[in-house]
Amino acid sequence: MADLREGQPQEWGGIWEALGCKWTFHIVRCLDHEPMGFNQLKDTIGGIPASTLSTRLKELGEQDIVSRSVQDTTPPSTRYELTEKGDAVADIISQLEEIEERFD
Amino acid sequence: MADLREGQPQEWGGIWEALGCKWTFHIVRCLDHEPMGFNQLKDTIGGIPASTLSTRLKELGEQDIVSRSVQDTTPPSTRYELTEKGDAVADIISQLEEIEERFD
DNA sequence: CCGTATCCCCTAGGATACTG
DNA sequence: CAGTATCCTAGGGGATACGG
Repeated sequence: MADLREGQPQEWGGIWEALGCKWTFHIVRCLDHEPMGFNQLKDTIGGIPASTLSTRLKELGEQDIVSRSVQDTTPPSTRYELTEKGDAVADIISQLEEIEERFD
Repeated sequence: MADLREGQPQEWGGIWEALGCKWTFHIVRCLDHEPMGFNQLKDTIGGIPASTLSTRLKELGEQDIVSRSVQDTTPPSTRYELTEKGDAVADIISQLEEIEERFD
């Protein structure tokens, strides 16, 4: 691989940058169990500031890993859930955790 | 902060923190092709400062993802290569890249 | 209930320079 | 060839406070 810049389209950014952020994999793991709203997500994860959650969620949305839909119910609520791509990412996160256990 | 489910004490740190760093996956990818020395790695990746490479390599060593061995040759050289665990991680990185291509 | 707006602090990233 | 030592700064993490 003489040329990393040309042959490899894989640049820093995208999934990589998102996954590296401190809370990201917690978010994906939570949503892997079931879709949920903002505060529910916040409480389930525990310890994450709302501002940070907001930012991460936006990033994950841009990466098409998480989708956001507003329910017109009473009370009105928002629902975040994994996209098809998000499911694939969640699967990989699981594999990574298996690795840590296996070599523990 | 209620626990979402028992049996998954995955905390921030470890593999996660390491993989999130900007150059880490480049390093793993390079070593996945073949073991190599410090400067060779530096040149192959391109753009990474020696100080940063040094830091990343140390972290990857602590995570048992990369091993370091000194060859008593002339000139003396160092060789970095993936451990068994490192191979597993490299495999996952490939899968992540496949995902990005698939949903591109 | 669902967020965004600020502000502060801290540290990883990077350039540069220097040793074994 | 194989690194370590410094110094600098940009931006992410987090608390707090406030709007839809």
